[in-house]
Amino acid sequence: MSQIGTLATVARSSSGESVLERVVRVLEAFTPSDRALTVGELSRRAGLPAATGSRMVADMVEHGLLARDADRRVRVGTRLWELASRASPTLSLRELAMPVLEELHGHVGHHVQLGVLDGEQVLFVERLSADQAVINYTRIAARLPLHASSSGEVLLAHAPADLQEQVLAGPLARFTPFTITDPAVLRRRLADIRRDGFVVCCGFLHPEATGIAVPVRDEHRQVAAAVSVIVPNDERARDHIAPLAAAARRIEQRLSAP
Amino acid sequence: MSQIGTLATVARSSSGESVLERVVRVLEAFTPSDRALTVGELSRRAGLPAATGSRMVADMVEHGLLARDADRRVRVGTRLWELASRASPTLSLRELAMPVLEELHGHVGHHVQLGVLDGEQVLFVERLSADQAVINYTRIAARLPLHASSSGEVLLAHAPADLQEQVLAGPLARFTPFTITDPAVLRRRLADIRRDGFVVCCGFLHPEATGIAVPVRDEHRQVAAAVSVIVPNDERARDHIAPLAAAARRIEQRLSAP
DNA sequence: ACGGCCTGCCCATTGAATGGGATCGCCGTT
DNA sequence: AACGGCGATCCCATTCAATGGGCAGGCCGT
Repeated sequence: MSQIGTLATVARSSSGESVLERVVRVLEAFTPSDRALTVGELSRRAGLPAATGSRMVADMVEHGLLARDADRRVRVGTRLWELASRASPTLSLRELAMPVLEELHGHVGHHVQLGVLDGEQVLFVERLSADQAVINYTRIAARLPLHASSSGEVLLAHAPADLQEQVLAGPLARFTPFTITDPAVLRRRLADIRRDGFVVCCGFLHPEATGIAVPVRDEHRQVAAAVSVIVPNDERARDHIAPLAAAARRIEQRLSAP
Repeated sequence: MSQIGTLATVARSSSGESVLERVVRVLEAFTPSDRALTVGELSRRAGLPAATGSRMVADMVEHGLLARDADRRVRVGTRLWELASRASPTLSLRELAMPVLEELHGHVGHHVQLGVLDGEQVLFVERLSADQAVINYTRIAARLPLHASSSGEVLLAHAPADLQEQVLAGPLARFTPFTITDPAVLRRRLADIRRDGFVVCCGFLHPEATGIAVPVRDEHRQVAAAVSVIVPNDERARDHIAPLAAAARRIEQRLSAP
């Protein structure tokens, strides 16, 4: 009697997950260091059966969300970026801010970043880097925690009260000996930021880097983004506050203009 | 006898379309001029029944692909951009090229663009604009036809043979009296580009704008992108070729370096 | 108060998506 | 050359997630 392959009807079909969930998981499987993946590796990372992964990749390639390399490996497609960028309010903010950021960058000669609040993190939408400057630990489309980055603190200071409480309540991860992990201290800093209109974060994320950030307000005076500069610790942070504030004001003008 | 609502079992469920198709159509419904849409309008544009549209929007919002405005209208979410940008090979090219583009931009003082080949069009991944310069008719994430833009001609000249034939065969849309619509002329220009390493397009898209473009090659000497400058017609185009070529070479160095 | 419009929920219905297994092709090793 | 391992795709019976009319509640301008 043939036993193998006849062991009752095994559970087939259905996954208990929406297609969207899986599409997002597939996209999340790619990272800056793993930009090209085989279908197998991709399926593994996304937690999908090989057959399902294969089919999903084929579909996503057909719709331009993924692209196949010459060596059959898979990458994220440019069409996805196009769809995401074309009508994104955040990206149009970026585009408006660009000329100002360029000028600021030419002036200060260090990393210049534009970040927005997304969930419980800062998401950097633009970054003009200075080759010779302090270590690079952010990229475009990278995220940083709100309590340990200058942009993050600025955005948190002007965020809805419930988000502030949530962050203050949750554990505050430590990155260096200087990272602020005491909620009470953070709360005081946030009040200071609202009063002063800027913040200086010395070695919170990386012991040798200082971040300085100011808020950018939209036409309704709501804080929509933060501009920041990353400088080595030995540089006088105070000198950069005025140019930063001036840049923020120029971006605000361009936001209101058209 | 109640007639209404009893007229036999109406066809329900199923659409004959994959979820992905619809997700893409929803995203396509947004344009730079319509960045926020009501659920109703969105459903209409994407060709979806109201109920289905409502549910899809809810799902997509939950996964961060869309975001809801304060006034209940819908926008594209930043998370989508993040997923698209984080691991995109094209975007990392952009990031590498940025410092060079910045410098070039400061030097020439006109629109500077970085475009890649995508399907049968150029897709612009970066654009540094000059406020006072000629009319803006491209944006980031915008597309232009291959035969009528300087970047397009450069990319087409180095594209696979079958794509070249396809474009040469298809109708060549006319935008100005100067647009090249004769396949034979275009074919000759492509050969010239391969020989010269640059192209000048005078008034092909807009009667008063001239585009100048050069190719950027990756580590395998394959053309991966095109850098272009847009100048007013009365400016001497020739003067910009050398700086452009120099910029392209510097980008190529940075592509091969790490 | 009324009509138009937008929105989201309900729920019977069903076809699109599923995943185990078989197949095919490509390596490097025996 | 034959083998074994691996990765990718195909096949197809199975089934549940997605579907879309209908309906009700909310909002606005008239």
